Amino acid sequence: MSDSRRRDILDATAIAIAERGLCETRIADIAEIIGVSPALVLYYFPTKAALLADAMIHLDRLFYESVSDKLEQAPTAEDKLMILIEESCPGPSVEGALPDSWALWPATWEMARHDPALAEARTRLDEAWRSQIVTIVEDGIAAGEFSQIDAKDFSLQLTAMLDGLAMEAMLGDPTVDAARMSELARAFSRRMLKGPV
Amino acid sequence: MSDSRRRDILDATAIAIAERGLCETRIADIAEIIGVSPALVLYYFPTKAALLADAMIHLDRLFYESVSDKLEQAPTAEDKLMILIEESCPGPSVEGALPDSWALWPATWEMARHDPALAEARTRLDEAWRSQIVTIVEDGIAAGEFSQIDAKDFSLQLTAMLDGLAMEAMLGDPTVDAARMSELARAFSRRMLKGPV
DNA sequence: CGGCTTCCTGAACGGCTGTTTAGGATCGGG
DNA sequence: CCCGATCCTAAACAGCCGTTCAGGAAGCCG
Repeated sequence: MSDSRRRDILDATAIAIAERGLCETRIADIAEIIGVSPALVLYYFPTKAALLADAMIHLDRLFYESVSDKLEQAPTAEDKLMILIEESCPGPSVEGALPDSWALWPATWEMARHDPALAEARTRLDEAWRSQIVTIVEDGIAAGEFSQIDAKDFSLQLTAMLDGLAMEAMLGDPTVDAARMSELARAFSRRMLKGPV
Repeated sequence: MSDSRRRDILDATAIAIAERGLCETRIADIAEIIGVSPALVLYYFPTKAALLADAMIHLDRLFYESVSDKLEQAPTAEDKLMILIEESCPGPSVEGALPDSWALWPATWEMARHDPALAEARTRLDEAWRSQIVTIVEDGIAAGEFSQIDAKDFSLQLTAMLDGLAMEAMLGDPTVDAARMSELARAFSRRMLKGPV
């Protein structure tokens, strides 16, 4: 079982879902993206549903790791938070490249409603994500950068807001693009972290 | 074209999607819920995709109208806002009954990515929803209940946060149930509306 | 070299499901 | 009563697509 080929398939699946949509993605589409036969896809994954679920988690993990790396290089808690927000905003979508992980979120949520394994994997990643925020905020409080708020509450509020804003930006809501999304999330953070307790 | 039968089908479609998921919902499932033949469903709707899209908008509109009614009966802006938040939290899901509109949101978002008409309908409803919030907040500011914040920004932040929290609650995230969701949204609103500008 | 494993494919299978069609029932109005 | 419109169904159609299977190429190891 070549591990790189396996990753190829996961990448291709993410691309296919992003471009064609969850329901319209066929195994043949995935195979075509990397130029192999449909049978090979089922050689690496037991079933289509399992592949789809794995691909979503795969893309999420890539995103999580990429952002985690960037966070380490930021000096202050505030810098880290700004990077985290900026990275959460959707960039321009490029045909054939790995999509923003946003593009797969509705599909992930929809599938997770009936796939307990996927739901649990998603929850685990989400918790890791939020705990990053908690750490940043608590460090910021300790350093005197932020006021003493409940970091856990804030992390839940911020991630929820980012999710919601990203959906609107993704769907082309004329009042919410990536810039506005970033602005709103930053304004929220400022208000929560800088104001009087 | 009996209008009530049409509504029956839309209701049944919403139920089917909520229970079986977007991709797994077949026309036969929808027909079975109301005890008619699959052919009849296609007598009222030109195609399956059109039916699915209509059903999502249908449920959204029901939700919007139901909440709008309840809002009218609340005296103060703060009361209205609390009702709006409370109604946004998912209730216990009942087999066979109309689902919370949350249950269809991931499906709606997923479909809207490739269905411009659905995307536009969704945006329109979302704007109506947010403009309700803007009105409430501006009334509250005028009445001296709230501090003078940007109502439009707040409406975007609050709806996004509610969307995001609802997703986590819906997926059974152990740290976010309906009660916690309500608490977090209320805490956010209090902080934004009651603090110093 | 010979055989085993790994990676891969073409082709067939099998079932499912959206959609169409032809026609039956029911009912209201002329 | 008769006719048309409305509402509805059974059955067939048509094509698709996930999955399986039998086997081939390519490399590796003894």
